[in-house]
Amino acid sequence: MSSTDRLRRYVADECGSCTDEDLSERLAELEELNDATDGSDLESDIELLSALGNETRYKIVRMLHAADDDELCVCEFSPLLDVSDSAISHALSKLTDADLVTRRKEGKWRMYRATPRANALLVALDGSRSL
Amino acid sequence: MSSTDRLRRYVADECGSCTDEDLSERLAELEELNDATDGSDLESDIELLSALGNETRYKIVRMLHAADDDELCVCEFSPLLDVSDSAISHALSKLTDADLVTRRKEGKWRMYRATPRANALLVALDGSRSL
DNA sequence: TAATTATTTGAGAGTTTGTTCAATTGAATC
DNA sequence: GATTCAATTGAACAAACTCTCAAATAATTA
Repeated sequence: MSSTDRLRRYVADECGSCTDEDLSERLAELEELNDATDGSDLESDIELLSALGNETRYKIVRMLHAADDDELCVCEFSPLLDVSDSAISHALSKLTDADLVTRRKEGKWRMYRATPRANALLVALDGSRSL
Repeated sequence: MSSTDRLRRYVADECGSCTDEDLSERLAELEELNDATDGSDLESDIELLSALGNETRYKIVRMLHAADDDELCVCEFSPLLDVSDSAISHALSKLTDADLVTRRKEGKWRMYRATPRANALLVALDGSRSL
C-alpha cells in the first residue's frame, strides 16, 4: 500500500471523491505546510529547544534570566544544582552552542549571561502558560 | 573542599573580603534566583521543550502551526515525514502529553490541532531569531 | 458477523544523552 | 618556575530516547 493511498481515501471521505488531480493538489498543499518549516532554521531551533529541555540546563538558564542582565559565575551555579562541576560545565557548553548563554573570562573565573534570545523565550514560555 | 569554599573565594575576589555573613547573604541571593524557577512549573516546561526538541515532533507542530487553526489528519503527516506511521503516532502521543496538540476523532480518522500555547511558542521562537 | 482500515500500543534494537571520574588547560599566586 | 585553583575536556557507562515491527484496538464496510 503506497503512503498516499490512505490520503486518497481521506480526501475522498472529505470531498465525496478524489481524482488523481485532487490527490496531487492536496499533496502540494501539504508540501507547502512543510516548506513553512524550512524557513525556520530547523536544525538550530531543535538544538535550542532540546538544550532547554533538560533540568540542569533549564535551571541554569532560569537562574541567569532571574538575574536579569547580570552575569553569574560558574561557581555560583554549583551550590544550587545537584550535579558535579563537570556536569555544569558540559551543560554550559551545550547552552553556549545553542546560543542561549554567552561566556566571558574574568581572571580565573568564567562569567555567563543569558542571551536576549534566551530571555525572550522564557518570557514567552511564561506568558503562554495561561493560554 | 565544601561546595561553598569556592564561592567564598569568588565573593572575596569581588568585594575584597568575605565574612561568613557575606557568604550567607550571597547564598540567599542565589536561592532567590533559583526560587524564580519554581514559579515556572519546571517539570511541564521541560516536558514541553524536550517534546519540541526532536525533528519528527518539531516538524509535526510546525505543519500544524502553518495550517493555522486547521486540523490535520494523521494520514496527512505520513507522506511528508520519513518515519513509520507508528513513529508518527508515538510522536503525536508525546506532543499531546506536553499540551502542544489536541486530538479529535472523526469517524475512523484522527484529527490533530496545535494548541494556542504551541502556536504562541513558535511565534516567539521565530520572533526571537533576530535578537 | 467477518473483513477492512486507521491508528495506537508494546516490545525490542540501536542510538543518543547526561552524568561522573580522571586528566588537562589556563590563569593567578607563591 | 612550581603550585594552586577554576573550569573544561574526554572516556566510560547507565539511563533514556526514537525508531521499527508485530500485535491490538476501534471504527467502518461488506
